[in-house]
Amino acid sequence: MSSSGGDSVISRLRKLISDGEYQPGDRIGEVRVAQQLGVSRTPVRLAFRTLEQEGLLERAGKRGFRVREFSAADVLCAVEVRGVLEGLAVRRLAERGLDDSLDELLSFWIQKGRELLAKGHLEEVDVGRWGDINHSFHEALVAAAGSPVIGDAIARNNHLPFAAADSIIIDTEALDREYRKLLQAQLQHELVLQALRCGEGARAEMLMREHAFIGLRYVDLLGMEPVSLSGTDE
Amino acid sequence: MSSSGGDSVISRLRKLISDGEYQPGDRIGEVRVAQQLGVSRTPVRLAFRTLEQEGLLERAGKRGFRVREFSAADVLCAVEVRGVLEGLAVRRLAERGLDDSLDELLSFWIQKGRELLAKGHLEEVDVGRWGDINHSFHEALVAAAGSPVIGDAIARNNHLPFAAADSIIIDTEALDREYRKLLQAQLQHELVLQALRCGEGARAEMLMREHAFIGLRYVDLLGMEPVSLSGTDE
DNA sequence: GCACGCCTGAATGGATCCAACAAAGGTATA
DNA sequence: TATACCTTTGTTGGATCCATTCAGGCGTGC
Repeated sequence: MSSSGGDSVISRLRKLISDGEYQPGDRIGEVRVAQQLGVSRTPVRLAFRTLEQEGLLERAGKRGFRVREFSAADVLCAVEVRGVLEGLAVRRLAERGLDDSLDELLSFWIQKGRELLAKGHLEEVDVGRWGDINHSFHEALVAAAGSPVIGDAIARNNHLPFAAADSIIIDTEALDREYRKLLQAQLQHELVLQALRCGEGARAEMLMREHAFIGLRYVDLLGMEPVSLSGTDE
Repeated sequence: MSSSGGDSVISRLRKLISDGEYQPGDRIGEVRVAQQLGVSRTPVRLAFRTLEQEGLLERAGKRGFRVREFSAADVLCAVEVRGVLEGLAVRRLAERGLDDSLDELLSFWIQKGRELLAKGHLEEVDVGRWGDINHSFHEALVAAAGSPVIGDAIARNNHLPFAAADSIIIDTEALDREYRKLLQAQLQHELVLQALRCGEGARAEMLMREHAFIGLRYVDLLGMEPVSLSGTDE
Protein backbone atom coordinates (compact mmCIF):
# COMPACT_ATOMS: atom_id res chain seq x y z
CA MET A 1 0.00 0.00 0.00
CA SER A 2 1.22 3.51 0.73
CA SER A 3 1.00 5.93 -2.13
CA SER A 4 3.72 4.20 -4.09
CA GLY A 5 2.17 4.47 -7.53
CA GLY A 6 4.67 3.55 -10.20
CA ASP A 7 6.35 6.73 -11.33
CA SER A 8 5.22 8.66 -8.32
CA VAL A 9 8.67 8.11 -6.84
CA ILE A 10 10.14 10.08 -9.72
CA SER A 11 7.84 13.02 -9.30
CA ARG A 12 8.12 12.98 -5.53
CA LEU A 13 11.89 12.93 -5.76
CA ARG A 14 11.79 15.67 -8.35
CA LYS A 15 9.72 17.72 -5.98
CA LEU A 16 12.09 17.05 -3.11
CA ILE A 17 14.94 18.34 -5.23
CA SER A 18 13.17 21.42 -6.50
CA ASP A 19 12.01 22.17 -2.99
CA GLY A 20 15.64 22.30 -1.94
CA GLU A 21 15.40 19.29 0.34
CA TYR A 22 18.50 18.08 -1.44
CA GLN A 23 20.86 20.92 -2.17
CA PRO A 24 22.51 21.25 -5.57
CA GLY A 25 25.91 19.60 -5.45
CA ASP A 26 24.93 17.28 -2.63
CA ARG A 27 25.62 13.62 -2.95
CA ILE A 28 22.32 11.80 -2.96
CA GLY A 29 22.16 8.29 -1.59
CA GLU A 30 19.75 5.54 -2.44
CA VAL A 31 19.19 4.36 1.10
CA ARG A 32 18.34 7.72 2.54
CA VAL A 33 15.93 8.59 -0.25
CA ALA A 34 14.34 5.16 -0.02
CA GLN A 35 13.75 5.58 3.70
CA GLN A 36 12.52 9.12 3.27
CA LEU A 37 10.00 8.08 0.63
CA GLY A 38 9.06 4.90 2.44
CA VAL A 39 9.86 2.61 -0.46
CA SER A 40 12.53 0.10 -1.27
CA ARG A 41 15.79 0.90 -2.97
CA THR A 42 14.63 -0.53 -6.29
CA PRO A 43 12.23 2.21 -7.40
CA VAL A 44 14.71 4.79 -6.16
CA ARG A 45 17.42 3.34 -8.31
CA LEU A 46 15.10 3.41 -11.29
CA ALA A 47 14.17 7.00 -10.52
CA PHE A 48 17.82 8.00 -10.28
CA ARG A 49 18.48 6.77 -13.80
CA THR A 50 15.48 8.64 -15.12
CA LEU A 51 16.39 11.83 -13.33
CA GLU A 52 19.94 11.51 -14.57
CA GLN A 53 18.63 11.41 -18.11
CA GLU A 54 16.42 14.36 -17.36
CA GLY A 55 19.47 16.26 -16.22
CA LEU A 56 18.49 16.81 -12.59
CA LEU A 57 21.08 14.39 -11.31
CA GLU A 58 24.60 13.70 -12.47
CA ARG A 59 27.03 10.92 -11.77
CA ALA A 60 29.27 11.67 -8.80
CA GLY A 61 32.53 10.11 -9.79
CA LYS A 62 32.24 6.39 -10.29
CA ARG A 63 29.72 5.89 -7.55
CA GLY A 64 26.35 7.39 -6.86
CA PHE A 65 24.76 10.60 -7.98
CA ARG A 66 24.70 14.18 -6.96
CA VAL A 67 22.12 16.87 -7.45
CA ARG A 68 23.07 18.95 -10.41
CA GLU A 69 23.36 22.65 -9.91
CA PHE A 70 22.08 25.16 -12.38
CA SER A 71 23.36 28.67 -12.62
CA ALA A 72 21.24 31.58 -13.75
CA ALA A 73 23.12 31.33 -17.04
CA ASP A 74 21.99 27.73 -17.40
CA VAL A 75 18.39 28.71 -16.85
CA LEU A 76 18.68 31.43 -19.45
CA CYS A 77 20.21 28.94 -21.81
CA ALA A 78 17.44 26.43 -21.25
CA VAL A 79 14.90 29.11 -22.03
CA GLU A 80 16.74 29.91 -25.23
CA VAL A 81 16.78 26.23 -26.13
CA ARG A 82 13.04 26.08 -25.69
CA GLY A 83 12.78 29.17 -27.82
CA VAL A 84 14.67 27.75 -30.77
CA LEU A 85 12.87 24.41 -30.52
CA GLU A 86 9.42 25.94 -30.40
CA GLY A 87 10.58 28.28 -33.12
CA LEU A 88 11.50 25.27 -35.21
CA ALA A 89 8.10 23.76 -34.55
CA VAL A 90 6.15 26.79 -35.73
CA ARG A 91 8.40 27.32 -38.73
CA ARG A 92 7.78 23.78 -39.90
CA LEU A 93 4.11 24.32 -39.23
CA ALA A 94 4.06 27.46 -41.33
CA GLU A 95 5.95 25.75 -44.12
CA ARG A 96 3.59 22.81 -44.37
CA GLY A 97 0.52 24.95 -43.93
CA LEU A 98 -2.02 25.31 -41.19
CA ASP A 99 -5.05 23.07 -41.51
CA ASP A 100 -8.51 24.11 -40.41
CA SER A 101 -8.81 21.97 -37.32
CA LEU A 102 -5.56 23.24 -35.88
CA ASP A 103 -6.48 26.82 -36.74
CA GLU A 104 -9.70 26.26 -34.87
CA LEU A 105 -7.91 24.81 -31.88
CA LEU A 106 -5.37 27.60 -31.67
CA SER A 107 -8.08 30.20 -32.11
CA PHE A 108 -9.98 28.59 -29.29
CA TRP A 109 -7.15 29.00 -26.83
CA ILE A 110 -6.40 32.49 -28.04
CA GLN A 111 -10.03 33.36 -27.48
CA LYS A 112 -9.78 31.89 -24.00
CA GLY A 113 -6.78 34.07 -23.33
CA ARG A 114 -8.60 37.13 -24.61
CA GLU A 115 -11.53 36.45 -22.35
CA LEU A 116 -9.28 35.97 -19.37
CA LEU A 117 -7.56 39.28 -19.91
CA ALA A 118 -10.63 41.16 -21.08
CA LYS A 119 -11.59 42.47 -17.70
CA GLY A 120 -8.56 44.74 -17.65
CA HIS A 121 -6.86 43.42 -14.56
CA LEU A 122 -5.57 40.19 -13.04
CA GLU A 123 -6.84 38.29 -10.05
CA GLU A 124 -5.02 35.61 -8.18
CA VAL A 125 -7.19 32.79 -9.48
CA ASP A 126 -6.45 33.86 -13.03
CA VAL A 127 -2.81 32.89 -12.65
CA GLY A 128 -3.50 29.18 -12.78
CA ARG A 129 -6.04 29.59 -15.55
CA TRP A 130 -3.54 31.47 -17.67
CA GLY A 131 -1.07 28.69 -17.05
CA ASP A 132 -3.52 26.16 -18.45
CA ILE A 133 -4.35 28.26 -21.47
CA ASN A 134 -0.72 28.97 -22.20
CA HIS A 135 0.21 25.33 -21.80
CA SER A 136 -2.55 24.18 -24.12
CA PHE A 137 -1.59 26.68 -26.78
CA HIS A 138 2.07 25.70 -26.74
CA GLU A 139 1.22 22.04 -26.62
CA ALA A 140 -1.06 22.31 -29.62
CA LEU A 141 1.64 24.07 -31.59
CA VAL A 142 4.32 21.54 -30.82
CA ALA A 143 2.07 18.55 -31.32
CA ALA A 144 1.21 19.75 -34.80
CA ALA A 145 4.81 20.21 -35.87
CA GLY A 146 4.75 16.96 -37.79
CA SER A 147 7.00 14.79 -35.70
CA PRO A 148 7.16 13.83 -32.06
CA VAL A 149 10.89 14.47 -32.09
CA ILE A 150 10.60 18.19 -31.45
CA GLY A 151 8.06 17.66 -28.73
CA ASP A 152 10.32 15.15 -27.05
CA ALA A 153 13.26 17.50 -27.15
CA ILE A 154 11.15 20.26 -25.64
CA ALA A 155 9.76 17.94 -23.01
CA ARG A 156 13.24 16.89 -21.98
CA ASN A 157 14.38 20.46 -21.85
CA ASN A 158 11.38 21.40 -19.78
CA HIS A 159 12.53 19.09 -17.04
CA LEU A 160 15.14 21.63 -16.13
CA PRO A 161 13.86 23.96 -13.46
CA PHE A 162 12.25 27.15 -14.72
CA ALA A 163 12.70 26.15 -18.34
CA ALA A 164 9.14 25.10 -19.05
CA ALA A 165 6.81 27.47 -20.81
CA ASP A 166 4.33 27.27 -17.96
CA SER A 167 6.86 28.20 -15.33
CA ILE A 168 6.39 31.91 -15.67
CA ILE A 169 7.02 33.37 -12.28
CA ILE A 170 3.99 35.28 -11.25
CA ASP A 171 4.50 37.81 -8.55
CA THR A 172 1.18 37.87 -6.79
CA GLU A 173 2.27 41.02 -5.02
CA ALA A 174 2.32 42.93 -8.28
CA LEU A 175 -0.60 41.60 -10.26
CA ASP A 176 -0.72 44.84 -12.16
CA ARG A 177 2.74 44.36 -13.59
CA GLU A 178 2.02 40.69 -14.26
CA TYR A 179 -1.10 41.66 -16.12
CA ARG A 180 0.92 43.68 -18.59
CA LYS A 181 3.26 40.74 -19.03
CA LEU A 182 0.41 38.40 -19.84
CA LEU A 183 -1.05 40.95 -22.22
CA GLN A 184 2.26 40.87 -24.04
CA ALA A 185 2.28 37.08 -24.06
CA GLN A 186 -1.25 37.01 -25.42
CA LEU A 187 -0.27 39.44 -28.16
CA GLN A 188 2.63 37.23 -29.10
CA HIS A 189 0.34 34.21 -29.28
CA GLU A 190 -1.94 36.08 -31.64
CA LEU A 191 0.94 37.27 -33.76
CA VAL A 192 2.22 33.72 -34.08
CA LEU A 193 -1.16 32.51 -35.27
CA GLN A 194 -1.31 35.39 -37.71
CA ALA A 195 2.11 34.50 -39.09
CA LEU A 196 1.14 30.85 -39.32
CA ARG A 197 -1.97 31.69 -41.32
CA CYS A 198 0.11 33.69 -43.75
CA GLY A 199 2.71 30.96 -44.04
CA GLU A 200 5.36 33.31 -42.70
CA GLY A 201 7.69 30.70 -41.30
CA ALA A 202 10.64 32.91 -40.45
CA ARG A 203 8.44 35.45 -38.72
CA ALA A 204 6.63 32.84 -36.71
CA GLU A 205 9.94 31.33 -35.67
CA MET A 206 11.36 34.61 -34.48
CA LEU A 207 8.18 35.49 -32.63
CA MET A 208 8.30 32.19 -30.85
CA ARG A 209 11.91 32.66 -29.90
CA GLU A 210 11.20 36.05 -28.47
CA HIS A 211 8.15 34.71 -26.73
CA ALA A 212 10.30 32.30 -24.79
CA PHE A 213 12.01 35.14 -23.02
CA ILE A 214 8.84 36.52 -21.56
CA GLY A 215 9.37 34.75 -18.27
CA LEU A 216 12.92 35.96 -17.87
CA ARG A 217 14.19 39.03 -19.62
CA TYR A 218 10.93 40.84 -19.28
CA VAL A 219 11.13 40.23 -15.59
CA ASP A 220 14.49 41.91 -15.45
CA LEU A 221 13.22 44.83 -17.42
CA LEU A 222 10.50 45.37 -14.91
CA GLY A 223 13.00 45.49 -12.11
CA MET A 224 12.09 42.20 -10.52
CA GLU A 225 14.62 39.92 -8.98
CA PRO A 226 16.20 37.70 -11.64
CA VAL A 227 15.70 34.02 -11.11
CA SER A 228 18.35 32.39 -9.05
CA LEU A 229 18.27 28.77 -8.13
CA SER A 230 21.28 27.58 -6.25
CA GLY A 231 21.08 27.67 -2.55
CA THR A 232 18.75 30.58 -2.14
CA ASP A 233 16.47 30.42 0.80
CA GLU A 234 12.99 31.60 0.32
CA MET B 1 32.26 -12.25 -14.50
CA SER B 2 31.10 -12.05 -18.09
CA SER B 3 31.57 -8.70 -19.72
CA SER B 4 28.75 -7.08 -17.80
CA GLY B 5 30.39 -3.76 -17.09
CA GLY B 6 27.96 -1.27 -15.64
CA ASP B 7 26.30 0.59 -18.50
CA SER B 8 27.39 -1.93 -21.06
CA VAL B 9 23.89 -3.37 -20.92
CA ILE B 10 22.55 -0.08 -22.18
CA SER B 11 24.92 0.12 -25.10
CA ARG B 12 24.54 -3.54 -25.96
CA LEU B 13 20.78 -3.22 -25.92
CA ARG B 14 21.02 -0.06 -27.99
CA LYS B 15 23.06 -1.97 -30.48
CA LEU B 16 20.60 -4.84 -30.53
CA ILE B 17 17.85 -2.39 -31.34
CA SER B 18 19.72 -0.49 -34.02
CA ASP B 19 20.81 -3.78 -35.55
CA GLY B 20 17.17 -4.65 -35.98
CA GLU B 21 17.27 -7.56 -33.57
CA TYR B 22 14.17 -6.05 -32.06
CA GLN B 23 11.89 -4.61 -34.68
CA PRO B 24 10.34 -1.18 -34.25
CA GLY B 25 6.90 -1.56 -32.75
CA ASP B 26 7.74 -4.86 -31.11
CA ARG B 27 6.96 -5.36 -27.50
CA ILE B 28 10.23 -5.87 -25.68
CA GLY B 29 10.29 -8.05 -22.60
CA GLU B 30 12.64 -7.91 -19.68
CA VAL B 31 13.12 -11.64 -19.36
CA ARG B 32 14.03 -12.29 -22.95
CA VAL B 33 16.51 -9.44 -23.08
CA ALA B 34 18.00 -10.49 -19.77
CA GLN B 35 18.52 -14.03 -21.02
CA GLN B 36 19.87 -12.83 -24.34
CA LEU B 37 22.40 -10.57 -22.65
CA GLY B 38 23.21 -13.11 -19.95
CA VAL B 39 22.37 -10.81 -17.07
CA SER B 40 19.65 -10.54 -14.50
CA ARG B 41 16.48 -8.57 -14.96
CA THR B 42 17.67 -5.72 -12.78
CA PRO B 43 20.18 -4.09 -15.12
CA VAL B 44 17.76 -4.62 -17.99
CA ARG B 45 15.05 -2.78 -16.13
CA LEU B 46 17.46 0.07 -15.46
CA ALA B 47 18.47 0.11 -19.11
CA PHE B 48 14.84 0.22 -20.21
CA ARG B 49 14.24 3.40 -18.21
CA THR B 50 17.33 5.00 -19.67
CA LEU B 51 16.45 4.02 -23.21
CA GLU B 52 12.93 5.27 -22.66
CA GLN B 53 14.32 8.66 -21.76
CA GLU B 54 16.58 8.52 -24.74
CA GLY B 55 13.56 7.93 -26.91
CA LEU B 56 14.46 4.51 -28.27
CA LEU B 57 11.76 2.79 -26.23
CA GLU B 58 8.27 3.88 -25.37
CA ARG B 59 5.74 2.66 -22.88
CA ALA B 60 3.43 0.01 -24.30
CA GLY B 61 0.16 0.74 -22.60
CA LYS B 62 0.39 0.34 -18.86
CA ARG B 63 2.79 -2.53 -18.99
CA GLY B 64 6.19 -2.94 -20.54
CA PHE B 65 7.90 -1.18 -23.38
CA ARG B 66 8.04 -1.37 -27.10
CA VAL B 67 10.70 -0.37 -29.55
CA ARG B 68 9.88 3.01 -30.92
CA GLU B 69 9.66 3.37 -34.63
CA PHE B 70 11.05 6.30 -36.50
CA SER B 71 9.86 7.36 -39.88
CA ALA B 72 12.04 9.08 -42.41
CA ALA B 73 10.23 12.26 -41.42
CA ASP B 74 11.28 11.77 -37.82
CA VAL B 75 14.89 11.38 -38.83
CA LEU B 76 14.71 14.53 -40.89
CA CYS B 77 13.16 16.29 -37.95
CA ALA B 78 15.87 15.12 -35.59
CA VAL B 79 18.48 16.43 -37.97
CA GLU B 80 16.72 19.76 -38.03
CA VAL B 81 16.61 19.78 -34.25
CA ARG B 82 20.32 19.25 -34.15
CA GLY B 83 20.70 22.04 -36.65
CA VAL B 84 18.82 24.62 -34.61
CA LEU B 85 20.56 23.57 -31.41
CA GLU B 86 24.02 23.73 -32.86
CA GLY B 87 22.96 26.95 -34.53
CA LEU B 88 22.01 28.33 -31.15
CA ALA B 89 25.36 27.26 -29.77
CA VAL B 90 27.40 29.06 -32.40
CA ARG B 91 25.22 32.15 -32.28
CA ARG B 92 25.78 32.44 -28.55
CA LEU B 93 29.44 31.85 -29.17
CA ALA B 94 29.59 34.63 -31.74
CA GLU B 95 27.71 36.96 -29.45
CA ARG B 96 30.01 36.49 -26.50
CA GLY B 97 33.12 36.50 -28.64
CA LEU B 98 35.62 33.87 -29.57
CA ASP B 99 38.59 33.61 -27.25
CA ASP B 100 42.05 32.72 -28.45
CA SER B 101 42.27 29.22 -27.08
CA LEU B 102 39.02 28.16 -28.73
CA ASP B 103 40.04 29.81 -31.97
CA GLU B 104 43.21 27.80 -31.81
CA LEU B 105 41.35 24.58 -31.12
CA LEU B 106 38.85 25.06 -33.93
CA SER B 107 41.65 26.05 -36.30
CA PHE B 108 43.46 22.89 -35.35
CA TRP B 109 40.60 20.64 -36.37
CA ILE B 110 39.95 22.64 -39.49
CA GLN B 111 43.58 22.23 -40.40
CA LYS B 112 43.26 18.51 -39.79
CA GLY B 113 40.30 18.40 -42.10
CA ARG B 114 42.19 20.33 -44.74
CA GLU B 115 45.08 17.92 -44.56
CA LEU B 116 42.78 14.94 -44.83
CA LEU B 117 41.12 16.25 -47.95
CA ALA B 118 44.25 17.77 -49.46
CA LYS B 119 45.19 14.76 -51.49
CA GLY B 120 42.21 15.28 -53.73
CA HIS B 121 40.42 12.00 -53.20
CA LEU B 122 39.06 9.81 -50.43
CA GLU B 123 40.24 6.44 -49.25
CA GLU B 124 38.35 4.04 -47.10
CA VAL B 125 40.47 4.63 -44.01
CA ASP B 126 39.80 8.35 -44.28
CA VAL B 127 36.13 7.82 -43.47
CA GLY B 128 36.79 7.07 -39.83
CA ARG B 129 39.35 9.82 -39.56
CA TRP B 130 36.91 12.36 -40.93
CA GLY B 131 34.38 11.16 -38.41
CA ASP B 132 36.80 11.90 -35.60
CA ILE B 133 37.72 15.32 -36.93
CA ASN B 134 34.11 16.26 -37.52
CA HIS B 135 33.10 15.05 -34.09
CA SER B 136 35.88 16.99 -32.39
CA PHE B 137 34.99 20.17 -34.23
CA HIS B 138 31.33 19.98 -33.35
CA GLU B 139 32.08 19.00 -29.79
CA ALA B 140 34.43 21.94 -29.32
CA LEU B 141 31.79 24.32 -30.64
CA VAL B 142 29.05 23.05 -28.39
CA ALA B 143 31.24 22.79 -25.32
CA ALA B 144 32.17 26.43 -25.68
CA ALA B 145 28.60 27.66 -25.94
CA GLY B 146 28.63 28.78 -22.34
CA SER B 147 26.30 26.28 -20.74
CA PRO B 148 26.06 22.52 -20.66
CA VAL B 149 22.33 22.77 -21.34
CA ILE B 150 22.72 23.01 -25.09
CA GLY B 151 25.19 20.18 -25.15
CA ASP B 152 22.85 18.01 -23.14
CA ALA B 153 19.96 18.72 -25.47
CA ILE B 154 22.11 17.84 -28.46
CA ALA B 155 23.40 14.71 -26.78
CA ARG B 156 19.89 13.54 -26.06
CA ASN B 157 18.82 14.27 -29.58
CA ASN B 158 21.82 12.39 -30.92
CA HIS B 159 20.56 9.22 -29.31
CA LEU B 160 17.98 8.98 -32.04
CA PRO B 161 19.26 6.89 -34.89
CA PHE B 162 20.98 8.79 -37.67
CA ALA B 163 20.56 12.11 -35.89
CA ALA B 164 24.11 12.49 -34.65
CA ALA B 165 26.52 14.70 -36.50
CA ASP B 166 28.94 11.85 -36.91
CA SER B 167 26.42 9.53 -38.45
CA ILE B 168 26.97 10.68 -41.98
CA ILE B 169 26.32 7.73 -44.16
CA ILE B 170 29.36 7.11 -46.22
CA ASP B 171 28.87 5.06 -49.30
CA THR B 172 32.17 3.33 -49.70
CA GLU B 173 31.12 2.34 -53.19
CA ALA B 174 31.14 5.94 -54.31
CA LEU B 175 34.06 7.52 -52.52
CA ASP B 176 34.29 10.09 -55.23
CA ARG B 177 30.84 11.44 -54.50
CA GLU B 178 31.48 11.25 -50.77
CA TYR B 179 34.65 13.23 -51.24
CA ARG B 180 32.71 16.14 -52.67
CA LYS B 181 30.32 15.94 -49.75
CA LEU B 182 33.13 16.13 -47.25
CA LEU B 183 34.68 19.03 -49.15
CA GLN B 184 31.39 20.83 -48.71
CA ALA B 185 31.31 19.99 -45.01
CA GLN B 186 34.86 21.22 -44.59
CA LEU B 187 33.97 24.48 -46.35
CA GLN B 188 31.03 24.94 -44.01
CA HIS B 189 33.27 24.39 -41.01
CA GLU B 190 35.63 27.05 -42.24
CA LEU B 191 32.79 29.46 -42.96
CA VAL B 192 31.45 28.98 -39.47
CA LEU B 193 34.81 29.78 -37.95
CA GLN B 194 35.06 32.83 -40.19
CA ALA B 195 31.66 34.02 -39.07
CA LEU B 196 32.54 33.39 -35.44
CA ARG B 197 35.70 35.46 -35.75
CA CYS B 198 33.71 38.35 -37.17
CA GLY B 199 31.05 38.05 -34.48
CA GLU B 200 28.43 37.33 -37.12
CA GLY B 201 26.00 35.41 -34.95
CA ALA B 202 23.11 35.15 -37.35
CA ARG B 203 25.32 34.01 -40.19
CA ALA B 204 27.05 31.42 -38.06
CA GLU B 205 23.69 30.11 -36.90
CA MET B 206 22.32 29.74 -40.39
CA LEU B 207 25.49 28.09 -41.62
CA MET B 208 25.28 25.59 -38.82
CA ARG B 209 21.66 24.84 -39.55
CA GLU B 210 22.42 24.20 -43.16
CA HIS B 211 25.43 22.16 -42.21
CA ALA B 212 23.20 19.75 -40.34
CA PHE B 213 21.51 18.70 -43.55
CA ILE B 214 24.68 17.53 -45.16
CA GLY B 215 24.06 13.94 -44.18
CA LEU B 216 20.52 13.89 -45.53
CA ARG B 217 19.37 16.30 -48.16
CA TYR B 218 22.67 16.30 -49.92
CA VAL B 219 22.37 12.57 -50.14
CA ASP B 220 19.04 12.90 -51.87
CA LEU B 221 20.43 15.45 -54.26
CA LEU B 222 23.11 13.06 -55.29
CA GLY B 223 20.53 10.42 -56.09
CA MET B 224 21.34 8.09 -53.26
CA GLU B 225 18.76 6.11 -51.41
CA PRO B 226 17.18 8.23 -48.66
CA VAL B 227 17.63 6.88 -45.20
CA SER B 228 14.93 4.52 -44.11
CA LEU B 229 14.93 2.80 -40.81
CA SER B 230 11.97 0.65 -40.18
CA GLY B 231 12.24 -2.92 -41.13
CA THR B 232 14.57 -2.62 -44.06
CA ASP B 233 16.97 -5.41 -44.55
CA GLU B 234 20.41 -4.54 -45.68
C1' DG C 1 57.85 11.79 10.97
C1' DC C 2 56.00 10.43 6.75
C1' DA C 3 54.28 7.26 3.59
C1' DC C 4 52.47 3.07 2.14
C1' DG C 5 49.44 -0.62 2.83
C1' DC C 6 45.91 -3.18 4.99
C1' DC C 7 41.57 -3.45 7.16
C1' DT C 8 36.97 -2.27 8.02
C1' DG C 9 32.70 -0.17 6.95
C1' DA C 10 29.32 1.58 3.97
C1' DA C 11 27.03 2.15 -0.21
C1' DT C 12 26.05 0.56 -4.82
C1' DG C 13 25.22 -2.89 -8.44
C1' DG C 14 23.40 -7.47 -9.56
C1' DA C 15 20.44 -11.51 -8.57
C1' DT C 16 16.59 -13.64 -6.77
C1' DC C 17 12.12 -13.88 -4.54
C1' DC C 18 7.30 -12.41 -3.89
C1' DA C 19 3.09 -10.02 -5.04
C1' DA C 20 -0.02 -7.79 -8.10
C1' DC C 21 -2.05 -7.11 -12.44
C1' DA C 22 -3.29 -7.78 -17.15
C1' DA C 23 -4.32 -10.60 -21.00
C1' DA C 24 -6.09 -14.76 -22.78
C1' DG C 25 -8.70 -18.73 -22.82
C1' DG C 26 -12.23 -21.72 -21.22
C1' DT C 27 -16.65 -22.76 -19.30
C1' DA C 28 -21.22 -21.97 -17.94
C1' DT C 29 -25.46 -19.73 -18.51
C1' DA C 30 -28.90 -17.06 -20.91
C1' DT D 1 -24.62 -19.61 -30.09
C1' DA D 2 -23.00 -15.65 -27.91
C1' DT D 3 -21.69 -13.27 -23.93
C1' DA D 4 -20.03 -12.78 -19.44
C1' DC D 5 -17.40 -14.24 -15.74
C1' DC D 6 -13.83 -16.90 -13.75
C1' DT D 7 -9.46 -19.05 -13.79
C1' DT D 8 -4.91 -19.47 -15.14
C1' DT D 9 -0.63 -17.98 -16.74
C1' DG D 10 2.87 -14.87 -17.88
C1' DT D 11 5.01 -10.52 -17.16
C1' DT D 12 6.17 -6.55 -14.57
C1' DG D 13 7.00 -3.86 -10.28
C1' DG D 14 8.76 -3.98 -5.51
C1' DA D 15 11.60 -5.95 -1.74
C1' DT D 16 15.37 -8.29 0.00
C1' DC D 17 19.78 -10.63 -0.20
C1' DC D 18 24.65 -11.18 -1.73
C1' DA D 19 28.98 -9.58 -3.78
C1' DT D 20 31.92 -5.97 -5.10
C1' DT D 21 34.15 -1.83 -4.76
C1' DC D 22 35.38 2.63 -2.99
C1' DA D 23 36.67 5.48 0.87
C1' DG D 24 38.51 6.45 5.19
C1' DG D 25 41.18 5.38 9.08
C1' DC D 26 44.71 3.21 11.52
C1' DG D 27 48.91 0.79 12.03
C1' DT D 28 53.46 -0.43 10.81
C1' DG D 29 57.74 0.04 8.48
C1' DC D 30 61.27 2.84 6.51
